[in-house]
Amino acid sequence: MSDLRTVPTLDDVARAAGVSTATVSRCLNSPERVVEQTRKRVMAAVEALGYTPNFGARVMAAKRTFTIGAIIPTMENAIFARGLQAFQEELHTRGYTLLVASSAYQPKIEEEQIRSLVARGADGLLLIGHDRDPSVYQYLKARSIPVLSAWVYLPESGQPTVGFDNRQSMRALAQQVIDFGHQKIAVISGITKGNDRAAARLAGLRDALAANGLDPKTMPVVETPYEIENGAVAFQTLMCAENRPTVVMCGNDVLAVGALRGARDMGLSVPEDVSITGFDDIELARIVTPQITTVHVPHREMGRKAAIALIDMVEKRGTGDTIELKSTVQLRDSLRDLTR
Amino acid sequence: MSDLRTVPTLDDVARAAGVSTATVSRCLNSPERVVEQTRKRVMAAVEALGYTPNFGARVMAAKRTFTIGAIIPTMENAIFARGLQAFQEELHTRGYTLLVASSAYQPKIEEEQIRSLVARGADGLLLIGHDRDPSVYQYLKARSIPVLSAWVYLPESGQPTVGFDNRQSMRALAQQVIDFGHQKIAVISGITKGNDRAAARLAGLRDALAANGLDPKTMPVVETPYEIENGAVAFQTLMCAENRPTVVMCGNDVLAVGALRGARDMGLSVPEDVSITGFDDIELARIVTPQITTVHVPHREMGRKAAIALIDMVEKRGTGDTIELKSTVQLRDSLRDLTR
DNA sequence: ACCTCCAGTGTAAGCGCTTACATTTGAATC
DNA sequence: GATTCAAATGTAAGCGCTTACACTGGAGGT
Repeated sequence: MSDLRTVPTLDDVARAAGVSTATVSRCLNSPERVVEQTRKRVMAAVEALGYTPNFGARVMAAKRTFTIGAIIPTMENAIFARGLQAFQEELHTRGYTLLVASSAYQPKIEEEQIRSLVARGADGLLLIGHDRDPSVYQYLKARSIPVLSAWVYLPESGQPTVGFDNRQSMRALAQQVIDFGHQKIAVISGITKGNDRAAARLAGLRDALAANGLDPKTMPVVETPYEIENGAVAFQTLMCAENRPTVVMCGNDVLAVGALRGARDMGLSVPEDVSITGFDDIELARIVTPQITTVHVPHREMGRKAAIALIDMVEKRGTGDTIELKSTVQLRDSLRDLTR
Repeated sequence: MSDLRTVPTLDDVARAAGVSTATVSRCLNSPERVVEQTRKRVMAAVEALGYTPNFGARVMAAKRTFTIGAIIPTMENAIFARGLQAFQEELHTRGYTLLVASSAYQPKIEEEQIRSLVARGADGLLLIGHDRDPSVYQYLKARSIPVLSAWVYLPESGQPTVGFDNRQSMRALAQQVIDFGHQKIAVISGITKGNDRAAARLAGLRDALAANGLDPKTMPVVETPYEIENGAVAFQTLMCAENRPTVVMCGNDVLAVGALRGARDMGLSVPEDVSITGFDDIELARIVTPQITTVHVPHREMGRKAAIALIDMVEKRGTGDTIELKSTVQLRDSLRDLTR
């Protein structure tokens, strides 16, 4: 029958085991420094009282929290889920805990979340992308909190990043599309403001056009938040314009799936009437009919490597590497080869 | 030029503003108790120093953290995403922060996460389902941490739950299936052990069969983790048995989408050759072709109500309501009406 | 027998904050 | 001008933990 009114503290355990608080603390944090017999006694008391260390107190007294914070733009679609899961798994095997918050793609909320996680003692932070107010990085630097930007590869930024080159990747896909004989390309992009991934992908698209003697300026572009519904709407907008495109390239798979639905709603068949491409290669891309041509991104590997790199930074084993992952064009049914 | 080597504390702010630490604290926590002029001076100092309260210290000194913890089985698929997003939004408008952890459907990890969140001072906890070791509830009770179980409605459990009746919901869907003339029903269920939602859904299925003079014992069932790939495999297993079912009912939409893919791979068309049903009505169900007949669950509403109920428990020390939400059968193309 | 040394343990000083209680201030009242 | 009293602010005691440092006793060296 334990006391229901109060939570046991280190003191209680110490008293119950007949040792000092220091010994109890050592049993918990560096067991090898306590002789077996004592340790057993202490552990028994811990067990008997159902003691759990108070995290706040621990953070205050020590410095480390073995907590990593991650802030992702959204939990609602699967873009970040897989990578984050891998990130979490790797952290877990290394004894760290992951705290996740989502910013709903809003810089203000993201800053709030950053402060919140830092205040909670996060040893390090994983952020998505790199495009944010410099004051954020200053703030983090002043507190010497290591930050790693993922989902992007920006060696020139001077900050550690783990990811792939969004611009090059999209350019490669666009090159493939052009090689297939497409000249009239329309684009459904994510909101580029405050989202360097979306911006880079759009830039890559323009690169490809320019490199092939096409005028990027004439390319129709709709920017819209990453949501299926928006993809459908944007698609219809683009297809209703004069001079219909032969292919609609989307900033990510979610938009592409939306475009696909837009096509279905308009009674257009893909890829016979119009081709559609995506980006990310989330599960969705292989589930829909037709399956979507997209850029495959090694999400799990990115998550794992991000975890390793960030822990290295936290534990001072490195200043933070910049790691590039390779993406690959994933050809599937939604893209038609017009040359055949 | 600020000192990069040390993080400003309440003391620093107090000194900079020429007041005591108590006044600074009051400015931050109950501004109305400080006269305007002083408050301005303090806030200016806070701004100038870039001060952020140390969360650990705050937790220790006060009791409240305005943090709610949630542990979900997985982040990898969308089942919980929407509800959780709504949960988070509602918390945010009420001044609470959400900390999310995932348990990978493993009770051991879930317990670990619970302890971790409690140690971090979570004022309340949201858990998915209700089926877990009693010691967990004891632990939480001993610390008077309110817990709310969501995604289930269990008035008889004596614990607050916010959700729908999984058993009844599935039974209703099965009734519809039977009314459409299906007699040979096969099932792809989630792992029922340690997952009361999956178990209840399966039970609801059996209820419906029994109520219609069908023998639940002869119903083929495959249990498999909630993943698309598994759905495909399970589907093929079921369809290769003798006495093919006319309908494969799945424990959730993810499995149903997998089954759909399984059918495609086998060259079967849905619903002509075989019908498929899901559960949850996540976005996925409407994206695939054919769209999946499923049970619609008001995820966002559930999330919102869960937030409100949990905060009530935290603030009012009330015992917590049990709230039932209504699910509805959502007929779509993947289910064939054999009577016509 | 004496000294060293060290593994094992205890003592106690904070970590940065909130808040009960004490003190000061100044406007209002007599 | 003296008195009263509420509002504004200050003082200081913890919250539960880690860890530098102090202490103890026994093994090993001389």
